[in-house]
Amino acid sequence: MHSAVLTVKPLRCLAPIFPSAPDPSAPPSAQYASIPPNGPFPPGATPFFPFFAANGPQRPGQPRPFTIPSPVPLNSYKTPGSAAGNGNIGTSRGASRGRTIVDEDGNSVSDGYDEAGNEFNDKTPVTRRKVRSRSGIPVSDTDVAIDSLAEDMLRAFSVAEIDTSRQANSDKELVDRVLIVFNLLRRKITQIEEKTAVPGVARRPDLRAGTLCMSKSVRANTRKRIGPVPGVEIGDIFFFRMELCLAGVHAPSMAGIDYMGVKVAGEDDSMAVSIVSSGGYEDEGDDGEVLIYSGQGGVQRKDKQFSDQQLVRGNLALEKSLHKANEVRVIRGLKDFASPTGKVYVYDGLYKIHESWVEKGKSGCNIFKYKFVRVAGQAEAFTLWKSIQQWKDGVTSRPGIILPDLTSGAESLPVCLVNDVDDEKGPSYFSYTPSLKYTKAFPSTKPSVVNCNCCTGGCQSNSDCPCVQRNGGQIPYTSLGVLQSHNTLIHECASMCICPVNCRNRISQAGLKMRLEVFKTKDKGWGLRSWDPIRSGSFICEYAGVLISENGIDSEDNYIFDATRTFEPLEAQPSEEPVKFPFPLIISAKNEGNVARFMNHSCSPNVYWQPIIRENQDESYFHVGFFAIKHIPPMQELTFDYGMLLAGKAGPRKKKCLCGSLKCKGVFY
DNA sequence: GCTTGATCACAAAT
DNA sequence: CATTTGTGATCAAG
Repeated sequence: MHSAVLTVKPLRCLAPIFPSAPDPSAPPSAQYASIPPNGPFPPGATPFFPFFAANGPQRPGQPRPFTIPSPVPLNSYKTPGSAAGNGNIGTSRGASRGRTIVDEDGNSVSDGYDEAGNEFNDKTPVTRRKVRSRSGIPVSDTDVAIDSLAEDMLRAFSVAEIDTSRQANSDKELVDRVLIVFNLLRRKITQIEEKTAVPGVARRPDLRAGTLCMSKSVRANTRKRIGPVPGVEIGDIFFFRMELCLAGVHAPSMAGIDYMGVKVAGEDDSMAVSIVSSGGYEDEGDDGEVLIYSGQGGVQRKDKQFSDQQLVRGNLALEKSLHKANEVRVIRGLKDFASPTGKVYVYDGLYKIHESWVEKGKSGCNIFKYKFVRVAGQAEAFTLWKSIQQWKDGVTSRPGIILPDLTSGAESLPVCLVNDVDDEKGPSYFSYTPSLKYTKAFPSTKPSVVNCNCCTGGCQSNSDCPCVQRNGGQIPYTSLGVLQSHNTLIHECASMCICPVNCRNRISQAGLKMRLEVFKTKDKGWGLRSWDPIRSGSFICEYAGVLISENGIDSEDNYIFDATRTFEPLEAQPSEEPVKFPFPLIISAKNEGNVARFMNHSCSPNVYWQPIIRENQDESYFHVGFFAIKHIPPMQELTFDYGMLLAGKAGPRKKKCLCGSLKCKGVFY
């Protein structure tokens, strides 16, 4: 396939290039004390955050060790007013020229990079965003902040490196990257808009982030095509229509039918390329292999009156595709049980239209119906969802199940143990503990902070709550438990806070939110995966276990989490800061641990970790929280990067890495 | 308390 | 540049 050629060249320069390569033989420096500017850290790394000074504004005082043009930290905007001017970085900040966020003409913008490909050029039309109609929100600090944010993120992403052919025919790396940018932008916009929320006015950060990505050419597979989309696999999940649009799976941002105009013998003709089945049109009876899809139209905009559907546009294209018998991509929109109103879109592969007919709808008007039948021999997707639902409901039991709940009730949800590969009966013995244990040998740190006694109903952003203030005035999570942006350190509420356990600022303390299973992998021993779909940024679990010192590392211990290792900046993360722990934390989960001990290493992981601190007046505890890097479909193994052990440091024995990634380093510890 | 419906602000392709 | 396509957040009502 043509994309295979493109895949060969790993494009990625997500972090600024090092002026001179870091010297791996440099003597290992003391952790968390002082890091030489050219120390053994990945490009863009900043020194460890001095956790004892955690209360004040963090960013401004920090040294910036590299002089290369670097992206502004994501969370560097502090107040909307100063946002536009937070750049001592670079001289051509868009905001200062008043560049608009939304352009009228996407094409002119998509060419808005210079040949060298490192900066946006100035051809972009300059107009302030139109006054937000009727909402009563003036063109505000919010807009300025978002504007500036977008610039920063897009620059950090080196979007300009992507040439047009790669844009037209993409690959997994680009698709992933585009979606990650979209989601980071979207979450960040949500956070910014939270500050100016007007009751009763629905905000659409998804649309706003989508428009930004579209206009800045942060998108993949722009060439419309029949059949598979490179970089998008069957079973991949999406949480917004905009994501389908940006990935090139389904172009219309709203309409359910995407089609192509084609010329046949000089005649205009059309054919359908993809549909989104959202259940919005009365019925869709299906058994997983067949889908009955209703045509579009027949509903009046304003008065919601029904009328007969017409055989035009999408409906016509479907009719033509029935006769052409071409493959049509099907995306199934399902209810997302993790979110009260949300939806998940599952890419269910290729179908063909076998029949069409007209039915009378409830209103008595004609509705077109199309029978879609799944092309045989494709990987399981929607049917897997159905099976999982049955396992959950107890209708059928999970094949290969060894134990229904290996936590023995220690978690809020059961975690089953499964082996459908061989006859090993389970991992070696350990005792299950849901959280990290501190002992006298590793006392808490002494932050002397003020606990909240204000938030009996749970803490709120933009309040004077001291716990929220420690996070820069905003709760670091969304209401769904999704991390809003990459943080240096998450300050959670702790035992002395008055807020309840379900406080939004206690996400890592609320227990598992998704059904996980520990399963036997083909060649990597036991692993961890989820029955539920996972939104990018979601909290998954913490790393439980027992704190140990560096001297206490047993080379036979394969269940070590070591925050003192170095970690590469995340794939496709625009943050200049790789995850760093402000504390020399090493955990062993050999004898005691939770589900996290089963997470295998990968050089292109789908999970990453963030330090979390739970602070009380006179004690505070660090924890390690695991979050999804991208959306993770059900049953896809959860993996994180174990990090690089510095030369001369004690650690477990080196092992051959089997992650199979293009960027595989070959070994891990 | 939890689901359902009404309302509203919006984007892309054509 | 207007039309065609629902979506997704929010809040009130059931």
